[in-house]
Amino acid sequence: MKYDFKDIQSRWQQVWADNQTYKMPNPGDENFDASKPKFYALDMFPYPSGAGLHVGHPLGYIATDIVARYKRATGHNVLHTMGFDSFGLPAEQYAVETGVHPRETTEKNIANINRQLKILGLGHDKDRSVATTDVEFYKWTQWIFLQLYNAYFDEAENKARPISDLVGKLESGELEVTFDGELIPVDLQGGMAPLGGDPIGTRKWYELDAEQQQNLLAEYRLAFLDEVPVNWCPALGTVLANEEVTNEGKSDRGNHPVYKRPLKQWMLRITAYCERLIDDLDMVNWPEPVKLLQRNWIGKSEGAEVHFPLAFGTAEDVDENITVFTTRPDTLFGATYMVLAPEHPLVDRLTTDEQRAAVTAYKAKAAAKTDIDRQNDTKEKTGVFTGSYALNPVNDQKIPIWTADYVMMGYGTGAIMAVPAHDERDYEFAKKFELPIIEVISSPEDHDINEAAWTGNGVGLNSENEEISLNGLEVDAAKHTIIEWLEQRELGSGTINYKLRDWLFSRQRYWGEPFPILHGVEESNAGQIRAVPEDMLPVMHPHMDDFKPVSSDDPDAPPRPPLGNAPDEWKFVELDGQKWQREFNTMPQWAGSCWYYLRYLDPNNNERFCSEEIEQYWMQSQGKSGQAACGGADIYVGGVEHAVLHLLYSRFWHKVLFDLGHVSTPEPFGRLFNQGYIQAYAYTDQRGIYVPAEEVTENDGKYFYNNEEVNREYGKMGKSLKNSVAPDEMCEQYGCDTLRLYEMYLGPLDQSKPWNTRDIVGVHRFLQRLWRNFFNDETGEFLITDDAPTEELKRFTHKTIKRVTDSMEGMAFNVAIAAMIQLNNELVKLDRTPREVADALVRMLAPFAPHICEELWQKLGNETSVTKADWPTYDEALLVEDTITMPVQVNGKLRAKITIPTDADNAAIEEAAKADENVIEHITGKTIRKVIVIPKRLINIVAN
RNA sequence: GGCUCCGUAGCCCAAUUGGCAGAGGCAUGCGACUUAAAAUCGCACAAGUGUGGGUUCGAGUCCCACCGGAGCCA
Repeated sequence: MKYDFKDIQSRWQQVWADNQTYKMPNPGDENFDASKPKFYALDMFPYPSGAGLHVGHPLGYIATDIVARYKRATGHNVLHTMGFDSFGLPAEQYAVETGVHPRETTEKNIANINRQLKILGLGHDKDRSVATTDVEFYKWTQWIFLQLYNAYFDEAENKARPISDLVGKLESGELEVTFDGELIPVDLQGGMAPLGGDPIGTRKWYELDAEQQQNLLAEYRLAFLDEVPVNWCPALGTVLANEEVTNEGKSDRGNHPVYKRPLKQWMLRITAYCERLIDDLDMVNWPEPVKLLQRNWIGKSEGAEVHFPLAFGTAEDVDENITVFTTRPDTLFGATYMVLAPEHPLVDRLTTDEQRAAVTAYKAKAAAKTDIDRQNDTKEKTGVFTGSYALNPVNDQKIPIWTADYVMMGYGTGAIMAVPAHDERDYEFAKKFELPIIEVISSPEDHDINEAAWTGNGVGLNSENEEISLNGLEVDAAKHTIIEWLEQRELGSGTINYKLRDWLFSRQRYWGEPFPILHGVEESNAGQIRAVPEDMLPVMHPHMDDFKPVSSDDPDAPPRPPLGNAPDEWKFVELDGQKWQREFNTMPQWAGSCWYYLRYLDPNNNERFCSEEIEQYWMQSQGKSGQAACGGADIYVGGVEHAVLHLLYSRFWHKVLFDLGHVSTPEPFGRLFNQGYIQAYAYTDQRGIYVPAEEVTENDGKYFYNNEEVNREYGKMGKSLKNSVAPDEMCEQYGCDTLRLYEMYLGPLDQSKPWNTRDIVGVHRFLQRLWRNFFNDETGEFLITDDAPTEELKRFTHKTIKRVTDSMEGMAFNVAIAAMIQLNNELVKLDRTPREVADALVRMLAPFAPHICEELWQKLGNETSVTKADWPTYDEALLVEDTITMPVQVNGKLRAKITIPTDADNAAIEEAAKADENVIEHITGKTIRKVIVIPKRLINIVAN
C-alpha cells in the first residue's frame, strides 16, 4: 500500500467541498461561536491574468493558508478567502483586438485560476469570494466614491466630514468666503474680527450664485475635477499613471510617446491625509522598510515659503510678490537668481519685449518634453532669461528671473529661488549661464566650490543683514533663525510640504468602474455636476461592440474615452426633469483593491457595503497578543511591490470611511508581511532575447537551446523572463501536499530564493517516509501501536512540538518543517509508531499537508476532520533534561565539555569546570582573572 | 548618485537573538533492493560565516570601511 497522493488528494478535496469544511459563519449566523477570538488572514488578491499562475504566486497563498489552519487549530474563528482584482487593461486590449467582451475574457481567466487554486487545497471560504468586476461589488466601489465626493477635509478637526456640514456652516454664516476661495471663520458674537476691516473682503454663502457655490464646494470635496498635467498618450487614447510610463517617456504597453498635458481629470484629495498617513504608521505592525518607503513617498519636508518682490521688466517699482517654497531657507543669502517653470502663469507677464521671442520658443520646446526628460540630471540644463528681476528679501539684491524646464509646475509653487552654491542642479545651471555663485554654508577643506556645489552640512557664512546674521550657525539653527525673522517681517513663513500629489483617479478606458457622476447638458443645468442618486447604483457598463479608444498621432487631440461611443440610452439620463450626460471616464484599477478586504467580511449584503456588526467583529483588535492596536486584518501577505501605491491608496480610503463613521478602525491592515520573490534561472540567446527556460539543456557547464549556446541569467520568475514553472505540473508529479511543503521549505518566507525543481523530491521523500511510519508498504499492515513511546522519544516529541509552535508564531515555516522531518526520521528507526507521537505529528503537519494528514488522521480512528483538530501542546517539564553538557572555554577557546546536573548553581559549575583535566592544563601557572558562567550555556575562564 | 535589505558547506538554508558554527533538504560518493534502470532505503562526505578593521571574556550575530547581489527613489 503505497502513498497514493492523487487518490488521497481528490478524495478529500471532494469531502471538504461537500461538507463546506471551510465555511466561516459571521456573527449572527447559525453555528457562529462568539466565544472564540477572531483571526483575519488576508492575501493580496491576484489579477486574473490569461497566463495563469506560476509557482511564485501561491507562495503567499500557501503561507496564509497555513497560518489560517494553525489559527483554527488554536481556537480562533478564522476568516480566509480569495478574490480577484479583475478590472484592467489586458482584458480590454484583448477586446479591442478580438471584439470579445472583457467580462467574458475575465470570467474565463478567473475560472482557470480558480481551477489552479483548487488543486493547491487552500482552505478558502468560497462563499466569500468576490471579483472587483462583479456588478454587486462595484456598486459599492461607486458608493464609496460618492462618499468621497460628498465629503470634505476639516482642517481644524483633521478628519473628513460630510460636505453637507460645510454647507451648513456656510449657510449659518459661521464661515465666509474670501475672494481667493478661502474659508474664514466668523466670530458670530463679535462680528468681523480684524480691526480696521479686512483688506481682502469676504462674501457670505448666499451672496454666491449657484455656479460659484458649486465651484467653491469642488475646492473642498475629497473627489473633485481638476485640470492637471497628466501623462497623455494620444496613440493609446488614454492618460497613463506614472508607473505606466517608461524611463524613456514611452508607454509601457506599445512603446508610444507620452506627453505631459493639462487635462480635466477626477482627483482624490489624498494630500489632505499626508500627516495622518505618516503618523499612523506608528500603529501598524509592518516591516520597517515598507514604512520607510511610505514615509519617503509621502515625502514630508519642512521648509519655508519666501515672498520675493517682483520687478517687472527693468522697472524699479514693485507691486507684486512671488512665493517660492524652499527646504533650505538657511541658504537664502546665497540666492542669486530665480527660476519659474515654463508653464508658470507669471512667465508671460514677466517677459520683456526683448526676450519675448526667446521665451515663447523655449516654452514650446519644454511642452514637448516629458517630465522624465526634464528631471533627468544627466541632460544639459536649458533655460531663458525673462528680462525681469526680483528682489532677494534678505538683502534687497536684484536677482534675474529665468524660466527653465528643470523646475516643475507640479511641485511646490512652480517657482524656485536658486542657490547654486548649495544645490547641484542650480549649480550646473549657474555654471552654464554664468550666473553668480555665492557660498553661504561652509564646506570641508577638500571641497572646492569652483568645482561643485556643497549640499552637506556646515555653518553659515556671508549671511547677514542689518538685523540678523546666520554666520556661524549650524544648518538647523540657521533655518529656525531665518524663518523666525521672515515671519516677523511678513516676508515668509515656515511651512510643511509634501512630495505626495493628489491622486489622479480617471482613466479613458472601458474596463473600469464607471463614475456615478452626471454632467448637465441643458441650458438650465449646463456646467453642473451631480452624483447619481444612491438608489440608482450601480452604474453598469453600456453594451458596446467596439472597444477601441480613439487614437491619434496628434498630441493635441482631445481624449475620447470609449464610453463616449456608448449608445445614447446609456449616455443620457433624465433626472428631475433635466437631461444629464454620464461621465465617460472610468476608475483606475486601484479602486476595487482599495476596499475588497471589507467586502469579504459580508459579501452578499445588499443594504450596505458591509454590516457594522460584522465589520466590528472581524476588523477590531480584541486585545490578543500579536494583534495590532489599530485593528484591521491580522495578517496581510503580499509582495513588496505594493509597498506604496496599493497600500497607501487603501489606507487613504479606509481613513475616509473611518472618519465618516462607516468603519470602526483607523487602519485596514494591522499586520503586513512581505513574501520574497521566487527566482529562477533564465536564458538569453545571442540576440539577448529570452528563450523558454524549460527547453534549455545543460552540457558541461554550458547551456543550449535548439543546439545553440545560450547565456544563463537569474531573476524573478515570470512571463517576461520565460522562466515560469506551473504549479499544475508539480502537483501532477508529486501531489499538492509536496508542492505546499516545498514552497515553504525553500527558505524564509520573506526572502527571495531560487526555485529548483530537482530539490522538490526531498520533501516528497519525507511524506513517503511518514506514510511508511503508518503502513507497511508491501503488506499494508497498520504500524501504529498503543504502546507508550520511550521516555527519550516522548521528550523529543515535546521538544518538537515546542520548536514547531515557536516557528509557527514567527512564520518560520522552513524551520517548522525541518523539525517535523527530524521527528519523523526518529520514527523511521522504530518497527512500530507510538500512537501518541503519530497523533501529535499529524496535528502539526496538517496545516502544511492537509490531504495526507486528513487520510492518516482518519486511519488513526478519528471521526471528525483533522481541520477541526486542536494544535498539540507540550509539557514544559519534559523539555528539561536532568543533566546538561556545557562547553568550557579558557580565554575564549573551547578546551573541554563537562556534564553536570541541570540545576547546578554557578559555584558548582565553576568548580566542575576547574576540575577538568584539560582545563587544568590550560590554566596551570596562570592567574585566573575572571570566570564567566552563563547557566546552561557555557563557562569561560579568563586567565593569564 | 542617495536610501534600504542581504552575503554561513558545491547548492537551498539552521544556529535559543552576543555563548560549542550544523538541525533539515538537494547534489556527490559507497552500499542494499533490481537482470538492468528509475524509484526507494542505509551509510558517508563537507565550510569557519564576502574582505579588512573595531567593541567584548566571547562576534555569523553589534559598530566602521570596502567588495558583491537585490529592491526603492532620483
